[in-house]
Amino acid sequence: MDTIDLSLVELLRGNARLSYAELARQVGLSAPAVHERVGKLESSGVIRAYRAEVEPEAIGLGVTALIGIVEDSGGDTDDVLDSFRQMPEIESCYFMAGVESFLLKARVGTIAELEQLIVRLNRTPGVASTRTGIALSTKWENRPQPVEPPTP
Amino acid sequence: MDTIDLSLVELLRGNARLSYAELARQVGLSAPAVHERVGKLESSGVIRAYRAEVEPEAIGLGVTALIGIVEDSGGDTDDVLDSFRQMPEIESCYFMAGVESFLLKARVGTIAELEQLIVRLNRTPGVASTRTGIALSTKWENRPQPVEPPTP
DNA sequence: ACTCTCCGTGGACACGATCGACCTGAGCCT
DNA sequence: AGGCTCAGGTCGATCGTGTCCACGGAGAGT
Repeated sequence: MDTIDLSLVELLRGNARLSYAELARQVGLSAPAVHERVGKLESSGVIRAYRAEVEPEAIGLGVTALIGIVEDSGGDTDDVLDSFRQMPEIESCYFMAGVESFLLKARVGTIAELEQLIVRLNRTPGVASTRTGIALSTKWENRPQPVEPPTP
Repeated sequence: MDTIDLSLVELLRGNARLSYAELARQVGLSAPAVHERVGKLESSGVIRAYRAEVEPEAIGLGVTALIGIVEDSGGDTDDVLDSFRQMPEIESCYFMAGVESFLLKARVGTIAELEQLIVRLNRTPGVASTRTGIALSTKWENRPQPVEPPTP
């Protein structure tokens, strides 16, 4: 993980569809060298996936909610997590410090669907209570921040 | 925005680096046709970007925080937003219903940096108070959910 | 029926991906 | 020092892909 790897990661975070040839030009290496480096970044887990970022409204997911979850004292955290994983509406799941063990980001099409989701969450074994906040608009999301090279 | 467009979006959400040729095979069109469709999806804003999803720890961003912001009654929301936009640590920004006008997701390297960020946020004109929750771990993030074709 | 437009196909050609062979420098053993 | 080994690079060749262009068919409007 040197400076060049960091540049590659940065470039791909900005535009995942850059060709190897273009990446090679940007970092001053040959295309095969870049190919190998990127391959290693992928298989070592530094690069987890390449995703197209889509306007949620365009695919019928106009409602965004952030939901805090308080766990039952008796519940098993892993079981709760598995239940959450089954619900495709839950796009992100953070395990938090504080009273609320989890914070979920969910996207659904309508408020009615959100209601159903919340009901399902409250019924989930291990969940004591939920607290839902509705996002009126997403100003931005997953903006890649510039990574500075490691201080030597 | 028909079924084929939807499939393309779905495929690219799963893997943004698929070649046009591969996409063409998957949806049963020719490569140029796919090329044109994807181009239109991009320029119409349905596809906003292609990003590599990176393990945050690997690029020195081990601390994730979710920060609720209460606005000053006198403040101008757009100015506050502009201030937030200047802070690269803030990866996502949602405008929320409720007492807290914004919910921010921030990533920094260390708790010390988080402290500095919170201080800066509290000093920002228009910000009345902040409430920070620390994510101990990210179970998953930005999982693409399957899109169902529009019910006819 | 004619024509316009939209959306697709097929062909052509330059460019990119990717493989194998070879090169180079660092570190280490003798 | 000399030479081994290995990691990680370049170069060249081959084949697949991106992308431009000319052409064709379906459907709507006149």
